[in-house]
Amino acid sequence: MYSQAEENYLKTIYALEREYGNEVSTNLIANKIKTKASSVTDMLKKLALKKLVIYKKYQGVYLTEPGRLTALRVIRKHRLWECFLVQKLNFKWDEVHDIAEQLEHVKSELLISKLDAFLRFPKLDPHGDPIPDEQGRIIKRQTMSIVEMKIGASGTLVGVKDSSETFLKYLNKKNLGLGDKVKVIDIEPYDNSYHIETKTHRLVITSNVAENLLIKNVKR
Amino acid sequence: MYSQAEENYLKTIYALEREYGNEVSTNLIANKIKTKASSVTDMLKKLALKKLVIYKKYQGVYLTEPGRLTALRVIRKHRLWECFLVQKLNFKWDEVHDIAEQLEHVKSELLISKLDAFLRFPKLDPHGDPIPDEQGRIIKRQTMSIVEMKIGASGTLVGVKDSSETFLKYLNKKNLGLGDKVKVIDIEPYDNSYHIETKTHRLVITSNVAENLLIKNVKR
DNA sequence: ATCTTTATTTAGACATATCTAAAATAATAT
DNA sequence: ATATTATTTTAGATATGTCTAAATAAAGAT
Ligand SMILES: [Mn+2]
Ligand SMILES: [Mn+2]
Ligand SMILES: [Mn+2]
Ligand SMILES: [Mn+2]
Repeated sequence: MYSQAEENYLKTIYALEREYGNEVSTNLIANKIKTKASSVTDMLKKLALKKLVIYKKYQGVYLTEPGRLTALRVIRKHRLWECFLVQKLNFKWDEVHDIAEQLEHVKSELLISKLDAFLRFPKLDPHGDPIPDEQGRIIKRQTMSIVEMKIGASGTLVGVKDSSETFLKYLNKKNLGLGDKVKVIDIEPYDNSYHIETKTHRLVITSNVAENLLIKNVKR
Repeated sequence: MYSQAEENYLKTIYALEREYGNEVSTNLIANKIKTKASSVTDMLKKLALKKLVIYKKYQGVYLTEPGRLTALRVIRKHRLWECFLVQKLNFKWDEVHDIAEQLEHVKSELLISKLDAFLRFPKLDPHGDPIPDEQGRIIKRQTMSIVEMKIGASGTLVGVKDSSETFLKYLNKKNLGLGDKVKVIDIEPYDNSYHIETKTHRLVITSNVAENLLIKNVKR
């Protein structure tokens, strides 16, 4: 159906639409997928021709309904494969992204539905991201970044905004993982660092790190 | 490392070297992978430049040691994925080839070694083909095509030369599968058809079909 | 309102992999 | 040995996806 390159662009546009507002700019895409703006322009024209995006010169792009659905289908495959790698092959959560990046492009409806069943229809991937269903429906989770929390507030770490290997390895080193209870002990005004506490230990994180940690059921 | 196209050519050359003698001709490759002879020539030049094959104009090609090893590594991945699809995802043996054709190109040493362990280090794929190890070592099985058998001889069906969906579906329909005990009852001289018998039934197969069935432990 | 900087697009090139049609070579037949 | 046929290679074209450098448009500053 669509090429790997096309699928990667659609996925990227989808993610950037969620992260920022509506229209996504050429440079934003170029940075995200480490390519040149001119290459992006070329691809956007092609995707627009195939009615997967709405693209107006100098105005950025956004996905059409078919484009959005295609993106979600690729994301579904990516996240199911990540589950497989962690749950069945005993990969760590920081090792799976690049492999899933390849596996997500394998074409077979049957394969993905059988994989889904084999994994017992998981709802979340190893990074806490929701897995879209066959129809591209995706649940929206009620979470809050640590930077939005007040001193004294606590909740459960259920997701990360950044799934890069470096960030996940940092969390491993700091002994932070999904499911951990987290409480904000103090916020240092000077550098905006957060002093947090888990069941087992205390630590200090930068606001940059705090921004990337998603908490559920925040109390107080 | 190598592109999908390059890997597919190497795999094809490897298979044709086994099937026919030494040097493999341009047209033979072209037919096998359903492309044009001119495309094959182009690719052979490229592979020769990368020292994966020895190619002399009008003389056909054969694999170098690095070429053979690369081919075997792709074959290893193909067959391990086929095992996964059948054993874990409950695919039928006639449904897995095309999907494995894609999965075999996923790049990750770790993935394939973990998959191997997950499957408990299988030695044969669902079509009875041996799986090379990490070093490209592959066992050679003692088998015989039914066309080589005499009337009254019997043995166990352990492999097929043709793993195409159509052939495998034909075998399903005729209730023939790996592990079946098979005996040659009669050979019709007029059309060279074989009358064979299994534990459960008798049937007549053409010599073309007989050629593609591999038998082990042939007695009498 | 004009100048300057930044963002985006276009033009032209390159790499990969494929094709058709024509030319060259090898194999076969007379 | 020469003619015919089959195989293989070359030449030139196309499609995809990328890049650099130059041109254009938009945004920001004075
Ligand atoms: Mn991922
Ligand atoms: Mn990808
Ligand atoms: Mn393949
Ligand atoms: Mn097989």
